[in-house]
Amino acid sequence: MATAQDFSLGSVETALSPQERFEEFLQARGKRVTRQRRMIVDYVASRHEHFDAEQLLGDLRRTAAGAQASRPTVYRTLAEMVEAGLLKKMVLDGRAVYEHDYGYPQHDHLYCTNCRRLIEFSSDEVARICDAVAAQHQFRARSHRLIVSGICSDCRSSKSKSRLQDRV
Amino acid sequence: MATAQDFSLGSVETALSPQERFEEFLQARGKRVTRQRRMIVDYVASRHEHFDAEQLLGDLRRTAAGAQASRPTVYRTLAEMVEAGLLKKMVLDGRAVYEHDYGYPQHDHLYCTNCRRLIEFSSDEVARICDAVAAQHQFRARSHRLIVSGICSDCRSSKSKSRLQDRV
DNA sequence: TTGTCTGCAAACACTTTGCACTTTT
DNA sequence: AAAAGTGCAAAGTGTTTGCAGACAA
Repeated sequence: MATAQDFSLGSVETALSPQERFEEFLQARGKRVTRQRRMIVDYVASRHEHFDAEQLLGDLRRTAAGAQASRPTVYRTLAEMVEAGLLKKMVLDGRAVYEHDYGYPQHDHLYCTNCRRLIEFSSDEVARICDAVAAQHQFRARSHRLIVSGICSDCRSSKSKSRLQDRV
Repeated sequence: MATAQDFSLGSVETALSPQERFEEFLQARGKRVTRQRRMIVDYVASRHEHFDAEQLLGDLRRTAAGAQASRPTVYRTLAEMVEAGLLKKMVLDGRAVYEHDYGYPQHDHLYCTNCRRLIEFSSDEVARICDAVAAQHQFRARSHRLIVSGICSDCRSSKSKSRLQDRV
């Protein structure tokens, strides 16, 4: 989603905490700051790894015993956070995986098809190539995604090919 | 469409037709050359655009009136063709999209989020970057996928934003 | 004949939706 | 009080699977 453009743009970026930014987004949309939304943003902001909806749901339930959120609410809120520009969504092996996108530098990923780990890397060459190619095709590039699949160093040493080997 | 360029590739590659190659694959695996598998490979080989399972299923039904294949068979055969190296699979908007991978040069894509068209491009710089990054991380790269999302020139001119605007 | 394949229907995983009730504003 | 949000259960997608009958080798 390329919505959520700039409340801030060029520089500011991290003037607001993710929580604040999300509240601003909600207010601007006439949406409400509920217990569930707050809890979800707080939790997501506290962790830094990639995660999927089911993981988040489980984590929330494990955390504050009584204070969870339902599956639909988790999905709905994640979609809002993507709209708000807090999270970036990508699809791997058929499920959506989220990562922080607020105040984080642009980057791409190495994806281990054995353990499903995502390793980040950044290369501005990639962006440069994307721009060049887009220009050649009169294409208005909005974003790009580069994923290099293979086997990570951990999985290479420990031959624990315990997981499914190939997928795209 | 930038599809369908040359069967002619680097060197050998296309010693066998896709059909022959598939038969070889099947035989090597003790699998059988059935009417359905033959029909599917033939049809796929005859077209050059990207397609998904449902499209293929529909096309087959439209073609030879009586001689179709069931949905499960189509899915099973597509998976085999990927294994056989005839097709490459990628996932867009939640559904699997296939493209030729036999005798075709490596390439990446521009993806129009408006009309869902895929435009191919190639850049060996991309491969170079992937290799470099993989090396840096002691990662064994097996493949990569670069998709630049945005709006294609056609959709830019005709403001027919009739389709869903954003997705990842 | 033998063992693989096919098609059907049912199962799947992940995600979304309709709706009555609850909560924020 | 009004409007939006929540959770539940149910419905959707796209894809896969168990199995009995059909078919290639």
